[in-house]
Amino acid sequence: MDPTTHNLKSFAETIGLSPSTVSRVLNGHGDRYRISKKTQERVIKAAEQSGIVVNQVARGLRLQTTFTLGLVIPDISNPFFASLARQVERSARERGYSVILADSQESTEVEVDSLRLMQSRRVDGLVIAPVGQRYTHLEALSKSGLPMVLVDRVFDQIHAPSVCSANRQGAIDAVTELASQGHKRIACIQGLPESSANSERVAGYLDGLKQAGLEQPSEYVAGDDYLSDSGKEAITKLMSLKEPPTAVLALGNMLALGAMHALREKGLRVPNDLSIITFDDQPWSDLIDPPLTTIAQDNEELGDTAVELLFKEMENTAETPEHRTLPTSLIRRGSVSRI
Amino acid sequence: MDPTTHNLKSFAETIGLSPSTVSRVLNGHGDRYRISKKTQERVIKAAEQSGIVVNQVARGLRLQTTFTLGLVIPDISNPFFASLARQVERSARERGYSVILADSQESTEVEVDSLRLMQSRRVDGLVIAPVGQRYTHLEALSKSGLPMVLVDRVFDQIHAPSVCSANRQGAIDAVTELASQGHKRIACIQGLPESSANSERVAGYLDGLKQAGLEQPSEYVAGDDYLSDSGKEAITKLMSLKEPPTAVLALGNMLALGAMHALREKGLRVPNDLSIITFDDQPWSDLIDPPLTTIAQDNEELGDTAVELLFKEMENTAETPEHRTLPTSLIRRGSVSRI
DNA sequence: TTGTAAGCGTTATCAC
DNA sequence: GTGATAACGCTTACAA
Repeated sequence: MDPTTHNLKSFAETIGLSPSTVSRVLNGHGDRYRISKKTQERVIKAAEQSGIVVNQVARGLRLQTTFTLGLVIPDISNPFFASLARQVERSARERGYSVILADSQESTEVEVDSLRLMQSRRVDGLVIAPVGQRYTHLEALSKSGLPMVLVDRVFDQIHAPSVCSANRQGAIDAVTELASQGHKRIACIQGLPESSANSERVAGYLDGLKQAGLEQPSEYVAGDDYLSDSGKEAITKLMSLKEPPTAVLALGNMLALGAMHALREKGLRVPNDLSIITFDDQPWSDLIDPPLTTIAQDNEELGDTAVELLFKEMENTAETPEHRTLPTSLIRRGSVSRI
Repeated sequence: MDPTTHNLKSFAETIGLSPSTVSRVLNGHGDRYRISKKTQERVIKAAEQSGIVVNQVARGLRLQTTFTLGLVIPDISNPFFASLARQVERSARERGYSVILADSQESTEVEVDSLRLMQSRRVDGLVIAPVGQRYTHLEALSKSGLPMVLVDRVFDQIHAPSVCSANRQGAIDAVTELASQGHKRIACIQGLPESSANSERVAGYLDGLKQAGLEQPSEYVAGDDYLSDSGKEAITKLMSLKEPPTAVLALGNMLALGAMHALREKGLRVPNDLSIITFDDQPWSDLIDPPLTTIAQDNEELGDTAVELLFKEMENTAETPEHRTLPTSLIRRGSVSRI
């Protein structure tokens, strides 16, 4: 516990060896340098007893490698990003890496700041779920040679690997499901119009309608962001149309919740008066009333894949960036009725 | 963008100054060292143009201070810890600190590992929400002199500052509310029996009953952990008693959700057939059916306070540790009926 | 007002 | 098989 013992040099002294030898053993290079088994054992045992904790910042300086990943996300209190973070931390840890967390608070300015910070901390790689409105800073960053991977909100313009869900196909599946239950008037409550995930979903919604041979009045797309209030407003607007929809696709779970809340206030029931399918499955999705039919993203796989692609990038900078798309799945529960 | 420009020395060379001068200016020590205004401006401007990012790991080694905090929590995908993390990151950032995140996955072993990791990374301080079953490692850690603060799950045995909610009083408030609505048979669905937060809440539940002059059969406390399945099982057990409760206090929101789900399957309605109050308010608490009456913790304040206490500890190691308790608040919504 | 040089704790290279 | 030494990039006491 004596802090002076907490460095290689003094520890090596107390056991009568040179720092080099101790370093080699502790890093598993004992055999490569042909250190005797006896010495190796002695070092290992003494290290455990003394509780020495080698200084990773000195190590990082010397090795020019910090074994640290940067994680930049718009809002850690959003369950989607929280489970992403959990998975990223977990797979990073499995590979011996730590993660520095930055919450950009849905602000591009903070994002820019955070990225600069990550650079100054000399992270070995970066997992970024961009705010999604500007991307020139990301372009510059990718050119700087620091390995990075984009998650969820993706920009084609950026030369970096990326992972996201099959947002377009997911929306198609939702609309198809609704149509197969006899719905003809299907509306859509969207999230942040600028973000790539949202645009893909809206595109899929339109595709789905077309495939089902349905028409879509332009007022059938409502909403401006991912917050529940936006869902309330949108549904209110939709239900007051002369031809109100019989089904709605919500592009985020808070939107669905907000919509359901507003419907209840009007005395309308889900799914009897209106059917709902929403993007993003949550632990509480099947616990509420009615249990929600959802388009689930594979959050865990998203995090895993991000780290996997990042490590590929870190090992081998030459390759052309890989863009991976993860399938979504339709989970049928109780919020859709047959018409 | 040339990486060789990305260090003080070479940058200083290109602008024809010594590293020392540049360092002093960049760290705001320009005036103290009486560097001419002209030189200072020149350095600042050139730094911005070149996009130089000073190496914080070298800086950390030299200064023996990394401007980094460690955050260790049991499960980042739990919304309670997620908002804690968000707030910790935010206040740390405001003070110029970064945070390294570790998710202990509700495992004491992983927690021990993570703490060792944090030490090796030479964090300046530690915010820990312990798993809560063992604490000897925390005791040792606090003796090592590394500043730390405990959040949510607290141990009296540990000589470190701490913050948590007034769990006991919160439970009393809940029971009092229920009793004031005429309920006499009030049960409790608990979480992890070992953890301090849970014990406090159970104690408060008993206090509340006593204050209301109510008796409590021992079968009225059910449940083993914070997961929704546990809530289902517990409510099933409770409702099959010869004298089933008319109201229930759930000690976590997943427990309440699980319970409500099971009730619905049995054809029982909340709050008509059973009233529910639950700990932890969530964004969706007032959006579901019925809107949940909750005992809310002030998650943001919890995070802020943790960082505040940690910085106090970092500045002034001598002081006796401060234990702070944050008030909870009862949010009345629709899950409690008058009897 | 600015520069020089030592040292923070490691590890790779070279020497023995 | 093991040890001495230089270097990673920065800051600060001391020198000029």
